[in-house]
Amino acid sequence: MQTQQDKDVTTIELSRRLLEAGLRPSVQRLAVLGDLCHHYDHPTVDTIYSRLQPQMPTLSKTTVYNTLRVLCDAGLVRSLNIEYANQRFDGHLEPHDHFICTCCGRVYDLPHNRTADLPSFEDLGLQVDREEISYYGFCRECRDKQAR
Amino acid sequence: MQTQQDKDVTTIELSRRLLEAGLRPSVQRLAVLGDLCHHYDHPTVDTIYSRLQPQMPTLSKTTVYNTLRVLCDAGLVRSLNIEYANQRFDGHLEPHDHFICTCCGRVYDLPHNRTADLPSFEDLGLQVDREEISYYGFCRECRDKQAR
DNA sequence: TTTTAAAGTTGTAATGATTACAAAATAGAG
DNA sequence: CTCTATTTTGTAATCATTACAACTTTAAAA
Repeated sequence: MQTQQDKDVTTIELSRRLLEAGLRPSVQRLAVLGDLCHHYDHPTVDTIYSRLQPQMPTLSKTTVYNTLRVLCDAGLVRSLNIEYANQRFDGHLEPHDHFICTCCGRVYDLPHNRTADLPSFEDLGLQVDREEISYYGFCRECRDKQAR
Repeated sequence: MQTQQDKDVTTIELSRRLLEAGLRPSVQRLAVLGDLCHHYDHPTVDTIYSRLQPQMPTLSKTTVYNTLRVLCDAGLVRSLNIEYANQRFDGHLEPHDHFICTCCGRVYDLPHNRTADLPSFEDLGLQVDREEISYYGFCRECRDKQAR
């Protein structure tokens, strides 16, 4: 999942993406979107805020919330629903699945696997826009820790 | 998904399930577990509380929270992570997937579809216990409403 | 370049879900 | 019946999120 492009994405490129989505590339939006593109840890609002705040002392947490909503609505970012955790965000849009460690809460990216034999949604009157696949279990670190 | 057994499950049977899980079959636990077995609406804590409270005037919302945690831990119930919504619960344990209407928030059950070509989790050091597949889109009612 | 209006940001206060905690009630073991 | 562990209850605290109104910035018009 982790592509060289995403990690090395420039401000120019981020700016282009925002403009293309009809959003003014403000310093704050560039910072939040940049943070999500440069990290692969599916951060919470708090994590993003904590990472950005030192460089932007006037940044408000409300802005982080607002910006994330705007970015989600624009499709530049997606939000994840993870059991027993607050909302998390992902700035990497190539289709991929997630593995969530139920022990430490870390989220790992996995290559996307389409489901076999999709149910006939149309028969049920359901229009599917998006499929989300998540796996839950223990990551290596947590297994090792438990073994001791 | 909706099986006759689940809908018609008796108190005796619920009691048996609780005991088997090592839990005392208290009135409250029977009520919460029963509510989840008798409904297919993936209710929130509030919904469960509102349905039970009239018949059990002394019921506390804290008890509903506590009981749901206990039931989840015991594997008698599962909790769902649904975007832009608070925690929801499902008392039907046969493997199945979910369709979430992004318009009205309703949750529909779908037959379970295993993913094709599972990634080699072992290579990644990940021990998978559970797979969760959710589809997001518009349900028929919301599509009809929008069409007008 | 100045003016102006819209867009964006900020901080504070409110909300709402969830949890902590301690007291009261209950149930099973002896 | 008594005792002790378990369960329930209500209140208060916490934590994430949203509402809102004031302030700032931006871009475009004059």
